[in-house]
Amino acid sequence: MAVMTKTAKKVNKRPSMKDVADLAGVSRTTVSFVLNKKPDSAIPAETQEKVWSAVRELGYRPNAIARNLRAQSTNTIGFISDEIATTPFAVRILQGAQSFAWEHKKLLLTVNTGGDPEIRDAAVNMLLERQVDGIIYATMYHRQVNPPQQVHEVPTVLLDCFVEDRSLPSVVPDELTGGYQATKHLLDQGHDRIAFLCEERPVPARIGRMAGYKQALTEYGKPYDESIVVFGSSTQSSGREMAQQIFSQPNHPSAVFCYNDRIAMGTYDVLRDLGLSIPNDVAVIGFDDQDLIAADIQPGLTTMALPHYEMGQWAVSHLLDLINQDNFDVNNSETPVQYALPCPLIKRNSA
Amino acid sequence: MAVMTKTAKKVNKRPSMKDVADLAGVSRTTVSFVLNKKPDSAIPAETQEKVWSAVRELGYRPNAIARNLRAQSTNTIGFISDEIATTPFAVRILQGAQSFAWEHKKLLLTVNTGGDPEIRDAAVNMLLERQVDGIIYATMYHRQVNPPQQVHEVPTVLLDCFVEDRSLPSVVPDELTGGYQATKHLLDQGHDRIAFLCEERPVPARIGRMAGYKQALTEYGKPYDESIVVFGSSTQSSGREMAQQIFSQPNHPSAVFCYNDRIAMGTYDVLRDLGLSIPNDVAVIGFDDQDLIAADIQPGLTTMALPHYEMGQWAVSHLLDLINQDNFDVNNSETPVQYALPCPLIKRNSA
DNA sequence: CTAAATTACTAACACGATTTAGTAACACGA
DNA sequence: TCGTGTTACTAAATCGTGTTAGTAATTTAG
Repeated sequence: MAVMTKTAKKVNKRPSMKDVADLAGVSRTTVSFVLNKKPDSAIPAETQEKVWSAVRELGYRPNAIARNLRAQSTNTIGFISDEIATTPFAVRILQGAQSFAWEHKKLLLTVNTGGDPEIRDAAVNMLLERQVDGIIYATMYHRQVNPPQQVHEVPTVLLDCFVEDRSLPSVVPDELTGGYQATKHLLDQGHDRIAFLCEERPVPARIGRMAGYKQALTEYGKPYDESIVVFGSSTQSSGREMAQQIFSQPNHPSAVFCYNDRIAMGTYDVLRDLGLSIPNDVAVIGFDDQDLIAADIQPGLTTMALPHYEMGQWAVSHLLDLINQDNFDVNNSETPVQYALPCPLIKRNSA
Repeated sequence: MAVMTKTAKKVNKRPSMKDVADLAGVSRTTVSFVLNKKPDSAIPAETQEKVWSAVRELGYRPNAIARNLRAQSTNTIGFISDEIATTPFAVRILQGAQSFAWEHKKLLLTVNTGGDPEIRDAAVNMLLERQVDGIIYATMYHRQVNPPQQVHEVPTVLLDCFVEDRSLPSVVPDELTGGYQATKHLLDQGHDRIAFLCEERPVPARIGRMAGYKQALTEYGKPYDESIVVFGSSTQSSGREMAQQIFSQPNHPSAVFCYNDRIAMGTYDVLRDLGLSIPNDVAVIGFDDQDLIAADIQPGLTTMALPHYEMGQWAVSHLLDLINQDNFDVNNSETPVQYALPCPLIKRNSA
């Protein structure tokens, strides 16, 4: 019986370094030195070749798990995202993070919480158990978050979100400058009165874009006119309602800044129904540069792009910096960097 | 000097099982038994409590890397995706895969190849080095793929794609039935002549949907009329051109099946310009149930949904099955299952 | 009262790498 | 000839678990 168990040992096991060493007729240590090209180990070319040919013959592939255990680092980054809504933004964020991570030979271990705090906490624990080198905590729209306390155990970067006490580094879109530039773009074209179809909830994006709108107006000596600022939700149908309110008046403004591209779409519908041409009768500028909308509608929508890809890249880049300055300290007293990435103007034909 | 290095040992290391054992005054083995609730180990409640309180005091968290090394399994699934285009579909696929994996305590190690074959091959290698239990190979639109040979080393499932020789299990949308049901839906409403605005490249989706279109026509005894089938690319602007061709004629059909929702959007534009109402003058049906389009345009677009979320779920589910039937064998001769998931009809107001 | 069974543990190996410390063999200079 | 340095390696410890085999102490059965 005992013999049985011995012989019943799995046959097709993947080869280990030991197998390579045996085949090459050297020690495991030597194999390790050769594979890792240890600089001061002085292994003659002949021996190296023996090792490499054994590697090839066996189809040997190093076991990263064993290596990670020994090295006490996994080259893995935990990526936690909410993703309450299915936004195309998510893909850009992930792509940015992925591509940067890949270039630095890191992989992403991803979890969606679906907005569930229980999953969120469990996810952080799971990632820590798996010894991730760091964590990216991402949201799909700009907002405040409350990640579990444990994230402080490893370097962590917030992506498209922030914590109230600023105790974690964060990267978000520069909504204020975005709102400012959108408005300025319209003002520069000589528009005097610029309507603003705005999100009604006081989310960070709305606060920033509104502040930018006001700042531009002030800079150009124009008044903030409440009668041409309307609030609603960020949907196409709400956009239709808001646009209706503004543009069914005889004395309507000649330009409109839409809080986002979906509202802009609704605005397009209304303007078309009213027989107003874009941009001749009314100039329209959006926000988000939303895929499948902005570039495809007629005329192409001029809009401010959200730097999702870039935020993904920045987050991983900054995280790797934190990981590398291995004096990572829980009690570091400096305020972590809070970065706001610019939203570039995408000029198309609507303004 | 030697003393220095000894004392300079990292202080804030995470506690290991050894630390818990020391604090609780028991052996490491006992701790392991308690934590894993070994059924036949007979540890009295008192001792268990000692262990648990030591765990709490130290904030001990098991090291999954060590565990995985020992267990020879990582509870990790590699998820490789192309993602040439930024489609919202990607999110649904990932969500489906993630949620199912999470429910089964698996995590996803994700890589985007961006369509680069070099990255694709490197990614597979990297995942195999990390000892993933299995691989999901996903594309963001239905097509044929050529993954590297190495994927055969672990259980692998293809998602939204397939290989020519059917040597890997695969899940894709049932395009044929989708095209059939879309057409049938229009026929059932009494439409006699149904235009088809179709993708021009012979991709699997086009082949399937076209076959379904023809099948429905045949079933209802209607001829396939080449004059009302137009080909173009799958964009809104191409949709406009195709729709123009069909609906600027005086004797135009009363219904149109659009290959996808973007083409349907272009069709909406044309019908509006021609003063034709949807669905009274022309019934429109799309395909894809694309977020931010289908539900938002006016009137809401009736369309066939692509089962992205479900494909994600199915892929992981099937992969776990393959992993669990541990008689996984490279030389298994049965043809792996090729599954086609139905595309449900989403009834809105355009048809 | 003794043998067997049960209880409550622990020592030690294994997983597959990396790395430190060391050794044997040889060359070279003084 | 001795000591030193270099070359070409290797033994053994280590990372943090899971698990098998075993043992000492106590309880139970006969």
